[in-house]
Amino acid sequence: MARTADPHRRQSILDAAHSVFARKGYAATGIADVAGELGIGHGTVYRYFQNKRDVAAAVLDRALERIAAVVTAEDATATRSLAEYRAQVERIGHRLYELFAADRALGRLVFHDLGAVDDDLRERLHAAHETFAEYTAAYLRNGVAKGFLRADLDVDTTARVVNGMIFEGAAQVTRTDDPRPLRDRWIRAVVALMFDGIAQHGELGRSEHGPG
Amino acid sequence: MARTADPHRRQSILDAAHSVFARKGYAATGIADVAGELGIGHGTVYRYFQNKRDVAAAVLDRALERIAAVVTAEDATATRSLAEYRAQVERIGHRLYELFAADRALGRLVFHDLGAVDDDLRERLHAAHETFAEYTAAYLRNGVAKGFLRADLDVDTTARVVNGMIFEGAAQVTRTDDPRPLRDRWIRAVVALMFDGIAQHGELGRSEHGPG
Amino acid sequence: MARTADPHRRQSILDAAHSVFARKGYAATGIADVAGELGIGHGTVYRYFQNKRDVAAAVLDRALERIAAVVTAEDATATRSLAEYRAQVERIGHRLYELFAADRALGRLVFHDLGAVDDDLRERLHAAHETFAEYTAAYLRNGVAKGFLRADLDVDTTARVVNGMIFEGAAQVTRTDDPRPLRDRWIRAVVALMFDGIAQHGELGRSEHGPG
Amino acid sequence: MARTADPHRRQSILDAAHSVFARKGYAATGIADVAGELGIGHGTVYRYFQNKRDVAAAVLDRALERIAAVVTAEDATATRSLAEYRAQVERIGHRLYELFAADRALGRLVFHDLGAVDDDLRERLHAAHETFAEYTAAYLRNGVAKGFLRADLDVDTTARVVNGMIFEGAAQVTRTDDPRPLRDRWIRAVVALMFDGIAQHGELGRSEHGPG
DNA sequence: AATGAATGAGCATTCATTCAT
DNA sequence: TATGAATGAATGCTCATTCAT
Repeated sequence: MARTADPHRRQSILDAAHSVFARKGYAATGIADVAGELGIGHGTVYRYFQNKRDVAAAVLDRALERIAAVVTAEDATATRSLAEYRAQVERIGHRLYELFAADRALGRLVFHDLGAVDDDLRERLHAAHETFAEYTAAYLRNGVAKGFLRADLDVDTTARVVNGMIFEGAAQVTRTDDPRPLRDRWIRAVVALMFDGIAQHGELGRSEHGPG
Repeated sequence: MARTADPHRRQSILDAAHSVFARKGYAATGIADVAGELGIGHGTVYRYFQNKRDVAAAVLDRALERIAAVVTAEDATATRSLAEYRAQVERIGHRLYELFAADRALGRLVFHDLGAVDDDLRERLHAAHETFAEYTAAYLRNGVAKGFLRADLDVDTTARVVNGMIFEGAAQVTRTDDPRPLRDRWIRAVVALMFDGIAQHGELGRSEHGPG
Repeated sequence: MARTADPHRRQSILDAAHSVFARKGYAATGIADVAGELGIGHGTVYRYFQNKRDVAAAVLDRALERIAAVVTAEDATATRSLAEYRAQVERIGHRLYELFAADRALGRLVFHDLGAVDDDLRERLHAAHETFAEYTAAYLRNGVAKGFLRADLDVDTTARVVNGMIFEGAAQVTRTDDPRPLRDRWIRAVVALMFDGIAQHGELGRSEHGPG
Repeated sequence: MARTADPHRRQSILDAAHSVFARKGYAATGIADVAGELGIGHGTVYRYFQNKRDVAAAVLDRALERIAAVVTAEDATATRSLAEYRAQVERIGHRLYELFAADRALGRLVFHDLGAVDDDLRERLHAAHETFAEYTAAYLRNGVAKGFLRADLDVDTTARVVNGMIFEGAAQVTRTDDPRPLRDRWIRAVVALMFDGIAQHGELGRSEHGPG
């Protein structure tokens, strides 16, 4: 019954839902609000989606796909030196923050609302995190293989740590009114942390509990 | 009316709400569920809280206070060397992950559910992030002042970046069935990233776009 | 608009509705179900019928006509003896049960679903009962006139009583998986009751409250 | 959650539903109509019943119990002669028609509306028919055993035939404005048919297809 | 203070019906 | 003539909140 015809109509409903969910929150949004945003009858929404949750799921999937498109745009095996990887990280960071800066709703949906809808959507969000972690791990693994990253790097964990920095930045951008300046500072800070470290030159930070 | 007497009863309601909200999600939880968990009449909840949202707010505040207690347990100005700071970061990390590992509900509430309740709670969550960022910034500022951290460190931004790594770790711990092994790897990865860098020794990662 | 052309199409819609109404019940059946059964667009139904209720009315009318065809097939004035009337009752019973056995839907529609649709359809059903009662009364009246039925017979009431036996049998047949054996036993029981009585020969059953 | 406290309230809801269902039909009746009849909030209905269908089921059960109370009031083994049985049939008939005459809704619910709600309720109605048939069969079996009813009586089938006459009468009473006169004529006709037969004395009705 | 029966606002969802194509 | 996309009235049901006991 659903999954009908006109894909343009379906997309426009997702656009409206994306926007209204982000503005009012999933729970506080009625299907009538979404339909009203488009000036269509609310029954029409049910020609394209099973129910309200189904709309949320589709909104989330589309949002995650957009993020994934940025993350997967680069070739993980292409970099041959630390400098190239550094530049790559900067490019990805720029694109990602550009995405979140251009669509403030995106961050609210992905970082807050849609993960709270139900267990299934939370699980999809988690799965997306895993996928993103695997991508970052591929970059790191390439660097280790090529010899420009530490041989003893815990690649899988570090990948998640790096993603944590990135996504916290995206969350910040989402919350900020004028996100551009923050974006640049954030990328610079992340890149500096990753590639230059925080330590003053000549200082020795290795603790007795550090990586053996 | 309300805002009454027995603080022990109030705490037990918060305990129950903490647990049920995390288990079923805020939206899917009824006040009757919370009261049922305690075996009390659901009208009683309204003697201690204005409404359901008020319960959620108190649950969130208490959760954030517990996290803050860990973050603020250390003295930001006490460290005098990179090694001491490194050890301090490890200590804080351990305590934080211990907290999230001991109470899986905590992470679900803070990272997912309660931020989606309404704008006010989202704002409180954001404010807590800010507070935590200021704490971390104080550590970093101390390090710069003492000379064991880079003088050109973007302290405020880096503080948020560091917190991003930490909290992503806490989120992971929340999602994992046996969180202990993950916790140790995570802290090691974060500390290594911060203090040892990811670069192989001798490699040069400074790109042309990097911090001048 | 409507009340149009192709009578074959109209009949096929009634066939489908007859079947689906009986299978799912009137309330649970959508016009789309009826149209789906035929593989036609559901808008098409509205070219042949005013609305859903109109379809039900037509289905009911057709069902009642089919029953009436059996009831009216015999000539009420043709019988000249008790034996002939007895044989006639058996013939009508056989044909009626054959009809309900051949189309299980018929009974469900007439005895259950369509009478509950609205007051008008209930009224039509009632009117049909009246008509059938008048037919049976005609048979009885003929018997009284010819002298082979009791002169003091309450013809109108007895006609309804007889029809009650008959239609309860049809209802039973409708509910039974293998209706043939039931049919024969039923007709035999009805005929025996009418013509032989239930009393043991020689017994006296006339009570003091009986028909004076 | 339902099945709570105050049984008086529960009964009053059933009374209201009984009345409104009969007046407007099950499908056309909203829970709000039932609640409105009582001047209570419609949410209250849901404290006593799971859902609308559950109300209908309880209404039906109560209606059937009331009918059963009449049917089972007599002792099937008490009668020792045809005259006693005849008197007994008259008594049961009177009480039954009294019941349906006193509460016109009863007939509409049992003979029309509630059987069309869903398969389960139809099944309950059918089961009640079976139960009633077994009672009537017990009366007949007693008569055969005592020797005042024909030894070759098909007891089970005849029981259903007899019930068919009775219930068709109840249905008629339900439809009639002034049911008393009809009631008496009906009982007289049924009793005469059962005990006196329709045949004129001296006539011979045994057909060639009749019971051997 | 504690309770839980009662309430009704609020919303998701269905589906008969219309009408542009 | 046939279609099915679009519509929105209608309603079942939930549950936060109140308040009499």
